[in-house]
Amino acid sequence: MTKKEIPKDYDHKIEEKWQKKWEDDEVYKFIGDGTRPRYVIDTPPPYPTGLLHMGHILNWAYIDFNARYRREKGMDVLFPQGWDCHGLPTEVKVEETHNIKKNDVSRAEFREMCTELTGKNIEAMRIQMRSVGFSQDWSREYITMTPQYRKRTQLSFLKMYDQGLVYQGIHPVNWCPRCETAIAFAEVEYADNTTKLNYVNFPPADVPQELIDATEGNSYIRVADCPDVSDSSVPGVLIATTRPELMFACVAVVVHPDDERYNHLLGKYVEVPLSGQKVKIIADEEVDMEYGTGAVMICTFGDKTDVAWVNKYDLDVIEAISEQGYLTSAAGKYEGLTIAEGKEQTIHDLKELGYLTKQEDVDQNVGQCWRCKTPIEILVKKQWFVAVTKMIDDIKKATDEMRWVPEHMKSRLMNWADSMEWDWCISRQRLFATPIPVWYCKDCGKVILPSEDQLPIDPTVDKPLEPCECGCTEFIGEEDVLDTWMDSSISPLSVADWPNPGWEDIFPSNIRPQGHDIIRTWAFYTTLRCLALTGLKPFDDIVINGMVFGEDGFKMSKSRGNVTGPEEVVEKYGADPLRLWAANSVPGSDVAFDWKDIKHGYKFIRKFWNAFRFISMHIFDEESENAIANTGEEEIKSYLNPMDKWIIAKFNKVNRIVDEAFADYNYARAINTIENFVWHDFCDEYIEAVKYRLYNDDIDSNSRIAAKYTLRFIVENSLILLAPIAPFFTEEVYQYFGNEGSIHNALWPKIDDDLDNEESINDGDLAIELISEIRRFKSASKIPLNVPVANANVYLDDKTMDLKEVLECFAEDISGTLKIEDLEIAEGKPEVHEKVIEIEPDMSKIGPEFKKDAGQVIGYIKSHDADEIAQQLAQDGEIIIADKAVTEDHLKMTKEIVGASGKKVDILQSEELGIIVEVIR
RNA sequence: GGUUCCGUGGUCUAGAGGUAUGAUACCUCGCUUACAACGAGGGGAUCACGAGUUCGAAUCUCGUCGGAACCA
Repeated sequence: MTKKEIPKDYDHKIEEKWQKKWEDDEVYKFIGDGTRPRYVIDTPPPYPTGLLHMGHILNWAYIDFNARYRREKGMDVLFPQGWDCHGLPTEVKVEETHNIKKNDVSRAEFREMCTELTGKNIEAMRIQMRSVGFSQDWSREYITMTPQYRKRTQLSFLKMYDQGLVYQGIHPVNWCPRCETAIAFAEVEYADNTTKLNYVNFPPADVPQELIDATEGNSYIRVADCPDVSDSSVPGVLIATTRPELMFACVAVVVHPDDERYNHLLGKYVEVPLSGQKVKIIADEEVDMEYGTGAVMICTFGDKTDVAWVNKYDLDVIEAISEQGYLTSAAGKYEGLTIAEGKEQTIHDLKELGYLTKQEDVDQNVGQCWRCKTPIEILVKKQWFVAVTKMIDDIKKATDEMRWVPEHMKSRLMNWADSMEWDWCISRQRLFATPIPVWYCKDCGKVILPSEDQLPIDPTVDKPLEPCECGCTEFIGEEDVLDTWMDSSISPLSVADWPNPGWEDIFPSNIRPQGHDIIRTWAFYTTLRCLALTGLKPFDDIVINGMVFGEDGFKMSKSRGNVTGPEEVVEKYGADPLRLWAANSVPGSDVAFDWKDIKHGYKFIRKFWNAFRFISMHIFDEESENAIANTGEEEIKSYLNPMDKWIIAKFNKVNRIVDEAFADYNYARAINTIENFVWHDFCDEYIEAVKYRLYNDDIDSNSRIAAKYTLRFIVENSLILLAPIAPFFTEEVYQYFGNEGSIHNALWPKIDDDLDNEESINDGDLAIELISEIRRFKSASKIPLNVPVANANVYLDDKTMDLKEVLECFAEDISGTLKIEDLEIAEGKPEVHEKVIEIEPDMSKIGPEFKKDAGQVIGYIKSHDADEIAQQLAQDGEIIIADKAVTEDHLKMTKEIVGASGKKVDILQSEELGIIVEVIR
């Protein structure tokens, strides 16, 4: 019991105090000894930008609600935090900050700068995460740039290499000419722009058959082999292209097989303008006949379709673009030009020489580097790959075995898996990343791998322990590094401390919480990698959160300028209202940020505080203390009155609903249920109905003790239900109850079977309805609630007689709450008469019974006067419509009382209860 | 262009065959021994549109239009 002074207003600045306390007391520590069921969360490792945004808040709020809920349910929760450190943004930031280019300093120095910056950013984000009250076990933190993590990533590389799932190959890759690195599809973003579609005549070429036979294996005829030049003005095939600068890489012309314009030309050759090679006309159904001229030149590689065709028809590859984005020697005299210059020059020359017949504007969607916005090119490079295409079936099977919330998100991964055409290119030409752990023998070129216990290595610094099989002792270290997704896609294994002993106990994770924007990357890659490394799916449940939108209804983004930072909300209103905002949503749905919602959460906290402050005046007094110390809970429970039983039974129902809602990740349902219960059932109804027992000295002390017990029970247990969502407020209040330890180590309230029944709820609801009815009447009559009323007579008729017992049972509470000096529950009617003013058909009864004739019945009722129908019903008991008898049971009648008797009384009628109350002031 | 989700009072939202829940804003009344940042009351929605299934559709089906996200 506390005698502490309770402040009038709740001050959210106390949040800082609890952050520190929880940290010091290790409230969120994962035990891991198996004495309690384990619950393992595969927390997303964010990119350490140094700043937490609202998207993080939503994602982590869900994780934290869940973690805290599971702890209350008695589970041993592992809620770790990781950081996905490597990546280009940090390299760029370091270059900016130090005003250098990465090659100005040594590789080691540059990495050191990146590490330092990342370290600072992580620390900043840790502080922000604590300020929002997320309950990670920080002793389980993992950071992908550390040697320990690098070791894990490199080990996973070796293991997959051994299985043939990682290999070096020559494939087309997305390439950023500015960053000079390969990038993954995930790193390509698309932008709309307008460009010119050029109509270029490819004149017919006469290629001797023997030459075609002689060049078998080549898909086109080189200029050197067939130097004849055709006349540009002779129409051959008109090609529409947006990329004339790639003409030199043209290896075929493709048309639709059903295109009658070109059918007769299939197999014939045309000459490529400017460059002069002769290419064959082939057919493929992929061609869009409607676009341009319906004839397309295949270059290596203008776009993804080109890649597909090159593979499908085994076409030759001409590399026309260099790694730096210049035209190569394949472009002849255009060599050395940039792509833009090359485009301009070729168009100019095509025009000059009469090949260009027309130009028109077209919209196009150009892939660009997500970081520097440079249009990407597709280049064919020797790179390291993960054999994704081999694993598609396994990935789909595992995906299907996971529980997806919401379910429809599963199809996104399934569709993505089905659309995989290329293997995953995992090598990057960057610095700040996990090195690819590979050497090449200087003599024989053999790939040399380190042993497992040599890891982690940097092959540009470290050396193999043994000479090469060929005897050579000199090696070339691989300079390329790994895609960052190679780090983060083993997060559930890292969480489980794979491959160290015991990892199987905490793998797979129970849950993967993440945003829907990274289903195709993180979820996909993690599934693939864990299957490859362990044969198991990485997690059981995957819960997908939506995106956060700004107040303007669009996704929050800096470029749109609709960003609100979480720190601003925490500063103004505290973390709890921010969390309440996040809770009022469900997985999968996008959530709009709105200050109004924050304020609403803040008001709820304040309301709850005020209620607590009120009851604290009563429950922490001597009487309560003595009762708890001497009387004992069981005896106090025997003093509970019907209203106490009502609110406790109602709480039990709330307990069940909220429990289920948390288990289903339906946080909106959880918070709305709690809020409605606390605000309305408890504050507005119960507290009002209990005041008379607290303030009135004439009341039997056992009744008062029971009331105080109930107040305490409800508040204390409601706090526990709310604690996962509003950890700070609930902890602050909980501590006034003199509990040992944190509320966040408390267990979910057990349901007391003796006080758990629908009947208590239903009966109490009826009494509350009557109380509300009379309160409304007092309010409307401008009688303050606490001003006594002399007399209230409740009249029951045949239909409402069953309320008699209930109302009598609650009579004391009813009259006590409303200060009714004399409450009578009588039979019959007061001296008034009723008039039916409105009749509505009850469709749930009329529909099933009258079926096709329901329409007629409704028509009849709507077109006749209500009172007329009522009179006829009163007289005959039924009305015949469409040969069927309609009775009062089929209708909902609204009655009005008219003409009071001579007495000075007020008559009110409850539509809800169907009773009449006579009030004498 | 593809995939997925979504169109419900001014705004946001619940609702998964029986005539629409709640919040917010607005209007009216009230300082009632926790709370006026509160309480009570009120108006306000042919549930995007069109067709179909059904006695009955916000709800199921098809189509149209609009929005968003992800991907090409």
